[in-house]
Amino acid sequence: MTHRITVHEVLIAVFQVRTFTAAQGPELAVLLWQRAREPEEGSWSLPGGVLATDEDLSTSARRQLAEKVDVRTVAHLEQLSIFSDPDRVPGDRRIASNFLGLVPISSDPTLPVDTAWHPVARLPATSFDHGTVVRHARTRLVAKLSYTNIAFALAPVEFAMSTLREIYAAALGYQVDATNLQRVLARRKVLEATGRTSPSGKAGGRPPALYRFADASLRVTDEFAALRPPGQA
Amino acid sequence: MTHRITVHEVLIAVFQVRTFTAAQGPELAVLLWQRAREPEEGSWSLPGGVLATDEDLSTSARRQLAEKVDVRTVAHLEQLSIFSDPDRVPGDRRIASNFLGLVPISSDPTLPVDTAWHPVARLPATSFDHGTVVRHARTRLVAKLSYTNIAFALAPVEFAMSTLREIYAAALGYQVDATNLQRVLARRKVLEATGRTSPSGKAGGRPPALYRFADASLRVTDEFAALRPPGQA
DNA sequence: ACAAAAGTGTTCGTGCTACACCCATGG
DNA sequence: CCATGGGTGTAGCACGAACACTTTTGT
Repeated sequence: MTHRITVHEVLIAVFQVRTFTAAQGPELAVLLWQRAREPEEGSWSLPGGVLATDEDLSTSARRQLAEKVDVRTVAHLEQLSIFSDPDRVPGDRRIASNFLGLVPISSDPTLPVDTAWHPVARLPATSFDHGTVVRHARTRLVAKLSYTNIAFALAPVEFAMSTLREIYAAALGYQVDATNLQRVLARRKVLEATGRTSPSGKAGGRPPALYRFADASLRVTDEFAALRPPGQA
Repeated sequence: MTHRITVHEVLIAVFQVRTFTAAQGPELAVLLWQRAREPEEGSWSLPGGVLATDEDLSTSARRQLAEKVDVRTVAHLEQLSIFSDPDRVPGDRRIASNFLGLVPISSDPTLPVDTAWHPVARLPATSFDHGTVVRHARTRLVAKLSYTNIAFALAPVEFAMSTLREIYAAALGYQVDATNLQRVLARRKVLEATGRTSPSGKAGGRPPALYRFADASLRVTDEFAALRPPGQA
């Protein structure tokens, strides 16, 4: 155990809201690729790989991700925690920096043959600790949906509130009310009305107004739950 | 630049609420040591050092910290972000995992001669990017004070609300109302009354009731600011 | 006209702040 | 008995959840 090598790797949990079964409606999905060789042949892994000498973590994440998906479709990428257990993988010691990546519902990038989207609620057998990493990333995403504008990276450029409601419901894992969603996001100035409407669907119904996100980068919108600075009641 | 070595280091921002000038009252302080040799001789650095082969990050943080302060006084230690810019320090590439450590106001550990507490509001010249690291850790601490019980690691075992108020005010950087502080923390079941009181001070006054924190480890107390799961209004 | 989908309004509860007022002690 | 500090009560506001009601479209 003495002259063991330590390498630093990056693992990216890329999420997108996708429809798998028409009955169930859209679900949160994660991008995985299937290992063709040992170790853990056949199991599903997160995109990622070893950090190069002269790149920082997010540069590396983008480079590794490019092998599996067109990175231009990744609307948001941020570093989460680190998995540093010396025995988390066999062989050389690998310290993993875990990233969260988000792809808007409107894009459908072409994938390599070994790569596919999987619903996070029904993960296949995953490699090493990657299942834990995915669940952790999902937990962080759910939390951030409640106090940031992070949904901008899951939504199309313009959208009806009913679409946004479906996106939130899929990502959170429970139903949300489109009315209240609209009001919460409007109050925080996360959402803007475009002033335009979309044609109504085949079953009729009032044509929905179109909205867009005010910002295209992460913003904390509810900084202090309690103990605010004086005068900011 | 090709055969450059990459090492992984740990940096710990240890905070404590301390009184420097009687006029100003208690302030948030950070533990720093002064470099005796190049590079950056004379500047002040965070405790830390290179990760060993068979330890995980928090084990390493504890080990590095032991060189500067009695680790038994560190009531809370957690990993924050990572600083991975290839050129953040000269020489070998160093990836830094940034930790937050907290020491209760009631302990006053003995320190090596090169080590001292500095008010975060008046930092001396710091080494490399350590000033940025300190400010980042402070920002995280402030945020966590508003939605977790993290103050347990800054407070004594038992305390009057006025003491806790001073601790929060010092850590947050602005005044808080002891009455409301008590109510917010009580509602969240963060605080418990001991049922006992402390003798009143030299100027008289009603003797304060003593409280303690219900938990001695980090707990999130305000998970969803908005978009709660249905039925949890 | 009617169904379907979107949008508006209203009620209710809760959490937080601010501040006035009451209580217990030492000198 | 009064200054000092601690504790309690209360009013007001802002936010969010739930849900009924109205509006706008297609058939």
